[in-house]
Amino acid sequence: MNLKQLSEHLGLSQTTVSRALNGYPEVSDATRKKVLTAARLNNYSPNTRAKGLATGRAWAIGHIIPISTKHEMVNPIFGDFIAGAGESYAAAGFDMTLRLAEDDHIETLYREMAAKRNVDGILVQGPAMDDERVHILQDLGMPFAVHGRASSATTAYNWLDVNNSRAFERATNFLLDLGHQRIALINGLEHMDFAYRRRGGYETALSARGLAIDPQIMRAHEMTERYGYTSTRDMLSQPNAPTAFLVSSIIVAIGVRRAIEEAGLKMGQDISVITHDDDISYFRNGEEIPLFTATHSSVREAGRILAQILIDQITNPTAPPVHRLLEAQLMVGQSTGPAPGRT
Amino acid sequence: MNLKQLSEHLGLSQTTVSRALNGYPEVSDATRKKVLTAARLNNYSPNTRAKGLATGRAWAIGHIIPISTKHEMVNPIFGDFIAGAGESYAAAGFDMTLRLAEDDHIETLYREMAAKRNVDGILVQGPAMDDERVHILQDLGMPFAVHGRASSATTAYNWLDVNNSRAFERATNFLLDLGHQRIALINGLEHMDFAYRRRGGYETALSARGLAIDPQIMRAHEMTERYGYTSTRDMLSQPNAPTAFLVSSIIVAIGVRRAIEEAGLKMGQDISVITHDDDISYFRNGEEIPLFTATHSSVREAGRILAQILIDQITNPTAPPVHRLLEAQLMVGQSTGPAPGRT
DNA sequence: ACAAATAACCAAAGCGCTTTGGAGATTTTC
DNA sequence: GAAAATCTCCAAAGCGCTTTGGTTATTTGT
Repeated sequence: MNLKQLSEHLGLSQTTVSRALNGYPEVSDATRKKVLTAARLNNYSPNTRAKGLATGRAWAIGHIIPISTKHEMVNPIFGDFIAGAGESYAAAGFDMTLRLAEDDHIETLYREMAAKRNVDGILVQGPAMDDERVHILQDLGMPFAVHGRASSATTAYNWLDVNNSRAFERATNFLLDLGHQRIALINGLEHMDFAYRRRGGYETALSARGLAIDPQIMRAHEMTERYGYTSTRDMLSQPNAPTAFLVSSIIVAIGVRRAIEEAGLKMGQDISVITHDDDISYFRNGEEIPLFTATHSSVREAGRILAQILIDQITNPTAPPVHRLLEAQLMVGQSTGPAPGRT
Repeated sequence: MNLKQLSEHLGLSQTTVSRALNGYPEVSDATRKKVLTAARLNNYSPNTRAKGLATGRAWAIGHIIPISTKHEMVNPIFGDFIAGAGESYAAAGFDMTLRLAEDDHIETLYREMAAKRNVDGILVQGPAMDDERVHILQDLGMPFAVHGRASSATTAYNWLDVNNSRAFERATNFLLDLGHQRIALINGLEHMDFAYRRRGGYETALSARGLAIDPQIMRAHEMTERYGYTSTRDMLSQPNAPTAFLVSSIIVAIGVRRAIEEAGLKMGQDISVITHDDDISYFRNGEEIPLFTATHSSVREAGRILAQILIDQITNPTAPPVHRLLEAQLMVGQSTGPAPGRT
């Protein structure tokens, strides 16, 4: 059933039917009611492509997932972030259009999407320090919003981020207060903006207490369980082994925990661990007494908010860019305790 | 730049330019070359909506993510599956359109998507035993493919599944051969088709050796780490505690392992564990010696293949439905060993 | 050398919607 | 009671593409 058929069926013009459905005032209440019920009965929904052609709006937001040939890794937070964003999209009637793209084709793809006009805006995830995507999108005049920040960008744009440096500074201080002096950092890849900022927070806290920054107990890598395991195992076997670990993801923290126990030590007693916790739905940390002491921030909530920011920008293109900095909660769990030999 | 502008720029008709770009033969090689370079130079890509309107094809595949209000859980395999499917879509020039939908709105949404014609087909994930989605889609005449099977469906449709019953039967036999007599099952929700089949395999293997099926050591629940932990902890404290665990997901297995170690036992010695392993990219089990003995099957590969099946179906609608049953590999890792007291 | 076939191009219709620019009919204003 | 304003509706253009049904040259067949 299309508009033409529906309007013939009703004995009205397409104009009137269209206006009735879209809530324009030039239609009597009686007619509108008739049109609406007829539409429902006949299961009519306007053809998206025709509507898009006519209005110049795609009613879709693009998410481009970078897929490097080197490490074909899917971000564990991807699903939850998408779920959050999807909630906002669904509420506003937008679809989410996903594309995979190899790292070096992203610019081409952005330009292509802009030319094809099949999305009204783009949501950028996982920005690197010197991320070029921000520049490209600004250049193309395509509305966009970033989950995280790209430090290299000079002009304003929409973003939402967790206060990563503050979170890791607080976590480090928490460990220092417990008497830990050798605190290891198991970070994400440090060309990523969030990881860079986290290291910053860690270093700030150490420096503030006059402690040296020791590259021997600092790692940066893609955040897998195995990475947590191997790097912790290695560091624990060093002569001057750390008594605490600051970890960038709960996935990695699971590996850290495995190495600790395999070494015959007890997490929360012999070794303390604080991890960042994105509140991944299949790995909740926070029920009852959390397993890990963590800097907690819901990535799903982030998706929800950021998607709304982007929708607002699309709806109202002249509004100034919006920034949103979320503070992570420091939640105490079972994985931290006083440094050994200090009761 | 649109077709009209491009054709004016070239001094050709829109017809000729369109045909040149789409590879029709009614165009001389010289003209075609001219058109193609001009298109590249001017960064021309046809407007998706206009093209779709004219061809009746959306060049997009729909994925509907059910989001129940009860348990707002995002499937951990979601990301990797999407990544696999996305590879096939990208290669064939299709976009992926995601929508979230609450359980009881799925039918409405399917009908709406069919009416709006903004997807050419739908990929169904996580079918339940009596999944209604298959019926609805068959009813709507919308091409679709299912990851898994819906046992209730009577007529043929496209699906790809892992041989779950065979996998769990083999895994159970493997444990039995090691001398284990008390084997616990930590399954997914058993109204889900895959979980039902896995239990079938487990029970078949036990029955074949004349062993009783004991509900005391069988659990079914949403597959979180916490679920693995609590159910294992409970079962280990039972009088006649199991010596082996058969687990439905590596996420759950991590929780199982936590409970085992917390009880002061050693996985692979005191207690054996076999888990199903979907080869999730951030939690690889298989490097060097796998942590867990596992029934292994790549969900990313599954996404890749199934997406291709759906594309084929869309391209060639009269072809008969395709079924594909993948066998899981039984990979031996560190988590299994002979039953205690049996060297 | 002439009809038939082929090559290379084009004008215009059509996909299903929104929106502009009216046109009657009814109500309000003075 | 005539002019103005307000309602309620409609015909037709336009969004950017594909495709049908030509037309005009150029080759081919005999």
